[in-house]
Amino acid sequence: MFVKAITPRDQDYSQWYIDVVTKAELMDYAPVKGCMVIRPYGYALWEAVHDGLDPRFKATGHVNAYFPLFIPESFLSREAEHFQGFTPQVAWVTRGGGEDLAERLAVRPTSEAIIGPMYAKWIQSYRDLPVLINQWCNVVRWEKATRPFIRTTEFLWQEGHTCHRTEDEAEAETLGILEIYRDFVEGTLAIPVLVGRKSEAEKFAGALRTYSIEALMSDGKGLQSGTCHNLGQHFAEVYGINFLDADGQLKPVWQSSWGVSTRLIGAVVMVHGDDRGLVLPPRIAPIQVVVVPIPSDKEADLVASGVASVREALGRAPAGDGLGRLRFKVDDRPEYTPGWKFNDWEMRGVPVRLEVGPRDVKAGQVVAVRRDTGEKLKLPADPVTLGGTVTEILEAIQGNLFEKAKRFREENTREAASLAEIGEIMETGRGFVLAPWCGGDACEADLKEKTGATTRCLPLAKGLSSSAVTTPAPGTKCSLCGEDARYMAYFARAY
RNA sequence: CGGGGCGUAGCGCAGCUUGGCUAGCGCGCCUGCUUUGGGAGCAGGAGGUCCCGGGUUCAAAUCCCGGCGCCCCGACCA
Repeated sequence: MFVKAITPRDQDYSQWYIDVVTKAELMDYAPVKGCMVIRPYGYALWEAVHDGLDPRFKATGHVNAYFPLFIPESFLSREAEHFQGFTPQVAWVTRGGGEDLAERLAVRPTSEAIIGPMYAKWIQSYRDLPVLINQWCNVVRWEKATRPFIRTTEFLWQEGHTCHRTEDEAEAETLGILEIYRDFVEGTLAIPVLVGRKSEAEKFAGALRTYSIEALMSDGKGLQSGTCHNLGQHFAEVYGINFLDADGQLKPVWQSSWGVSTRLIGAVVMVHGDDRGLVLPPRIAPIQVVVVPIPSDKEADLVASGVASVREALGRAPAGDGLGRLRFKVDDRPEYTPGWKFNDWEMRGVPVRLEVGPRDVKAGQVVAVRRDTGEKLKLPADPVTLGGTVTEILEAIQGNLFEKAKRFREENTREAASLAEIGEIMETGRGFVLAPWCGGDACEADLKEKTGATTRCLPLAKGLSSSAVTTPAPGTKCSLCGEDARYMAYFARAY
């Protein structure tokens, strides 16, 4: 056995996940229940998410700002549905400066209620629209059951909050951001996602419509990986975000809000990881290539010159993701043996390992090992071509990880015509189930009760170019209750 | 909020049933030497409020009572 410390997935998936995120040093448990320390290697992944999304937001006209952590209770309670939806999870501050506060303050579970009143101050005219603001911050939701990255009491995210003149514009913004999420998650994190609309029961508290990207983890459970809400005018009405339109009428703005969180890191772990540990897609890997010298007392100079040459070649190579130079590390720590380093870097998910030993230097080669396939390649140690060759391998790994995940999702997406059939699937292989649905709350709740599956999304008929959802052929019956079906829906057990 | 598990060295654990010897083991850590192509070896060494508070007892890691904390699984939520 190699990485003994990691529990195999088929033995205990949860334990495997915990082992990976702790042993690979992505996180550590903090003294407060449900809170975690995001360690440097894990934080680097979050930085990669930031560095991937932030330029995309800015390229589409968004700007960053920062709103306060504390929200007065009276602000949060103004939108009733929103307040009710979040109250059970809110942490309250009741004392400050040694005195009881006149009004208790919510530690933000999301920021609609503090941003709305500010927008009301700032927006007067249709000429002030659209407002396209995003913030990168932390939020707190007092969860009963937590799980590193997937659901923690405090987590990091970005939340965009926009205001628009028309409903169409707000809808276009919502779908436009969902496309940015899809593009980033699929292209950079190599995680295939379903795009769709949430059911009424699953939508954001206070929203008109919620859209999401949904990913499938390797244990067959779904994970909501990003959400975009068309808030309609509800919040504008309660917070008084009105503008004077060109026609002289005072109107509430149309709003959207959207976010992705550190949960994405959990998704990367559970989509790509294997029994040896983490497997990182090259485009987000903090270290894309690790160079492991094979020391030799007798031929130390030979190895040193080989490593120096590789270091030089990699230093000039591009990262392959348009984000600058190749990110590589030479692990020349003398206290560990090569074998130990091989296992350690595999556990940490580094996409490519290069081995440089006396035999290689003599043969004018470098041994490259792919993390995704375990394949060993002998590359010419030509300083002119080596960097480019490595970059090509990284891109091949990126593509392979996405294809592999997509194949897994396709193999684990089934159609079903009855509740019993869905139940059967949930008890065996799990995965996504696509089935016709009437759209009724009652049979959605019944499904959850009997099978543990929830509505993940109603797939969009024309992708992200339109908000129309897929409808079944006329006459199709709901797979759950037998009434006329109005939608096609993806169901799954979810995190 | 229900069910389960756990708290003893940095990490993982044994010891507890049936109270008693200087509280042990593995990994890690420090020093030295030899090593290094898939988790190296030898020698020496450092490291402990046994989760907290009470109780029983000549004597408590161990028994009793109370508390705290964390993890996992469910139900609820990103």
